[in-house]
Order: sequence, then C-alpha cells, then structure tokens
Amino acid sequence: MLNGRKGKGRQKIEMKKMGNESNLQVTFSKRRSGLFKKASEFCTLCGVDVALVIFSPSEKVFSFGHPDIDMVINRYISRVPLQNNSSMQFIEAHCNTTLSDLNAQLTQMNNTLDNEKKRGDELSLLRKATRLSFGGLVQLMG
Amino acid sequence: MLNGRKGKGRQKIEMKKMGNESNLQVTFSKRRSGLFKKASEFCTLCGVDVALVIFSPSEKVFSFGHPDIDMVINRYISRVPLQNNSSMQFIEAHCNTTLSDLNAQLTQMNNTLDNEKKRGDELSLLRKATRLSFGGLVQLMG
DNA sequence: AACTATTTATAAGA
DNA sequence: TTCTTATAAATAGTT
Repeated sequence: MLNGRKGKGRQKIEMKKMGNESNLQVTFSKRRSGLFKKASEFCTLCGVDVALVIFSPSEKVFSFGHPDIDMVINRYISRVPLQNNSSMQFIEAHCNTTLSDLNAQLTQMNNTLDNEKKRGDELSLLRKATRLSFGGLVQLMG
Repeated sequence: MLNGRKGKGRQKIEMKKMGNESNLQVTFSKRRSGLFKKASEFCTLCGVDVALVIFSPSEKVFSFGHPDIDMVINRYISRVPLQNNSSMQFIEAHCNTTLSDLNAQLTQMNNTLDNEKKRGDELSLLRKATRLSFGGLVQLMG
C-alpha cells in the first residue's frame, strides 16, 4: 500500500475569509476543535479559568468553559457591565416571570375592583330608589 | 553570529498544572497570546464571532472578542440564561425600577379597593337599615 | 526577549 | 466525512 505518493501537504494560506464554502466548512471544524483543545490545555497547564463562545455564520453556538462557562461569564460581567441593547433585552426577559406575577395580581385586583364598583352602583341605585320612595332616610345615612 | 549552538528545543510536556512558578508565568504568556492569535485567525478565516475571557490565577482578566466581546456574550446569554447568584443580582438590580413602578400601581389600586369596600359596607348597612325600617323593599332591589 | 529543536496543528489530497 | 501526508506554526527549554 504506501507507495511514494505525495500530497502537497499543508500550504500557507492567506489570512482572509475563505471563499470556497466546503473548504471553509472543513477548516471551521478543524480550527474550532483546535481552539478548544488549546483553551483546555491552557486551563490545565496554567490553572486559569476560561470562557470561550463561538457563533458560526449560521448562528450555531459552540462554547467551552472552565471550571464552568456561566461562572466565568458572570465574573466577567460583574467586572465589566454590559452596555448595549441586547443586554437590556436579556434583563427584561428574566424580569418577565416576576412581572407577569405582578400583572396577574393587578388583573385580579381590577376584577375585584369592578365587582366593588358594581356594588357601589347598586348602592347609588338603592339610594335613589330610597330617596324617591321614602324621602328623608337618605340624610340619615350620610 | 550564528555558530552551531544547539538548545534541546521543544520537549513534550505532561498535561497537568505546571509546578515551576517562573516557567508557568512564561508559558502563561506564550499560550495566552497563542490562543488569542488562533481565535483571531478563526474569526478572519471562517467569519465567526467569538468571545474569549481568561482569568489568571491572580484574578487578572484578559479578553478578546469579535466583532465585540459584549455583543457576543449578550447573544450567548440570551440563548443560555445564566444560572447562579451573581447574574441574578445583576438582573435584579436592573429590574428594580420597573418593579417599583408596578408596586406603586398595586398600592394605589389597593387604596381604591379599600374605598370601594367602604362603599360596599355602606351598602350593607343601608340594606340592613332599610330592611329594619321598611321591610319588603329589600326584596324589590334583589 | 531571542533562539532553535521539536512537537503540534492543519491545508490539501485521497 | 474520515484518514493521510507534507508543511506551516506554536512552543519548551535554553541562552
């Protein structure tokens, strides 16, 4: 089997976005795993904590973290608060649970209030009827 | 100039935390810049977005991101909500404004409700008085 | 920080 | 996609 065939082997490539889509796909996989391996070795050898997040062009997310990616990101965030809109969207999303609880309370309270108002209307009606039929009693009640 | 001196060159190393502190410091610097370079090349070649955060053992933070580290972290967070306390504290701080607005609404609504209840109580009182004084009218009103 | 012998990563090709 | 191979690139130990 092994005759003396020679591939060209690794060639230097230009440092710009790859044109060929299928080459790009292969290079993406290879370099992604290479990067993860380097990050992992770095953690082990040097005792550092790392968070690594990658979004592919098709918006797929790949991540690595040590000891735990969320922990590292939280540490980063608490040092360097995020600035832009999307962080606000994030915060709002997390508020939604609490907010909808409060909104539910408001809704229920509004219903109760409506009922009480109906009773109030009934009171006005009764007062009117009372006034019409029996005169002075209304003054007695204030 | 160049005589034929020979260093031992690169040797394979064991994949565990380095013992020698000064070697570790040198390796830390070399591998950190290597990792950043790999991440940067990856972005350029493959058109990906990357966030990379490193905490050294002495808690110094080093970071790299493309096109912007906060943007990438935000995108990550909005897909994979963080779990632990520090993120919750962060979120809560940002929620407080909205929450106190809603709480103010609740308080005011409670006051209104109390007033309506008083009117309701008044209705009951009037009914009782009416029943006592004038008998059958109550039935007329339901 | 610079050097260099090696190891490691990887672009092409099969 | 996975494997092979030639070569580029990274880096451990030394100076």
